[in-house]
Amino acid sequence: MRITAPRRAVCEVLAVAHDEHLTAPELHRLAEARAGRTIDQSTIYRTIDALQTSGRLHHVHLGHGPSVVHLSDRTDHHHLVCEVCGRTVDLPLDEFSEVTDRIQAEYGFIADSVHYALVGRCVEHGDVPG
Amino acid sequence: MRITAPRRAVCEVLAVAHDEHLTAPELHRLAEARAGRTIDQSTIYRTIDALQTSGRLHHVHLGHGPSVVHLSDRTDHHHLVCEVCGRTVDLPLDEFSEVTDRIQAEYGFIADSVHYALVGRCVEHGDVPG
DNA sequence: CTCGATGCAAAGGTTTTGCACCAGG
DNA sequence: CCTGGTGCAAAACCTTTGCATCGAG
Repeated sequence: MRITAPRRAVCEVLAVAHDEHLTAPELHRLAEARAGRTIDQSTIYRTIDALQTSGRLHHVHLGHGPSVVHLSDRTDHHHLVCEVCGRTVDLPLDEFSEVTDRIQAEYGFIADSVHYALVGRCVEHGDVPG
Repeated sequence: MRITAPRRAVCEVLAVAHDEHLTAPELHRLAEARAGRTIDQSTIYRTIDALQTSGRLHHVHLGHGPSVVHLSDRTDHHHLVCEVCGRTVDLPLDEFSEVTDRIQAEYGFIADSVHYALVGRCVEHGDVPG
């Protein structure tokens, strides 16, 4: 895998923002800002793809909007995303394993619960109808 | 709510395919076939919206692709969707309520687990890596 | 007749792709 | 060098919207 300016910028952004879950367009903007030059969007998507293929990056579907990515060393949690404010709460794996284990036993279905967020409403927006 | 040809076709398709979870483009094609005429895509989306507002229809996010809709009398289940073959398995509500209840108790987060599918791999594709 | 629904066209936002050129190893 | 990465442009895809027209009630 060749080291190029766009890729370096993408990786630096990912390293710095390791707590954030970034969408591809966000990553695009930040990478351009860090590189001090324009980077084509297709390069961003191809870089994300390459990093995912080599296992360094994961993407998570948060429900509505576009998917987000984060480095693979931070996949030890589930995501709860509030559909009202968009805030994401991380959730330890074992909160979920009980159900996913049972679902696997009963249905043979292996839930990829790290890859897909649990959507709902957070404490502040729980009383909002609809 | 006025009864028009496009709306009648959409409702008939939904009634006939009550077991299926249809995407908007699928619903569009089927409604046109049933009506024997063209229907604009915007009419499909506006009809879906109207049916949802009046509570007759629900939509579910299946992870990757576009969201799917089904009649509201069939919302008493969760969805497990296989990311390999795309097949959807229905799951009784109580298989999940245990976790969602605990998550609500501990985090105050009300999971909208009916609205969003649990993605993973079904029995036939459980051994596929990646 | 009146207001709501429709068709048409266009745009929005995310993601993918074809192709020629450039540069990292 | 030579392969793979890049930029550019365009398109695919799903969805939304503005506006004039049509038709259900």
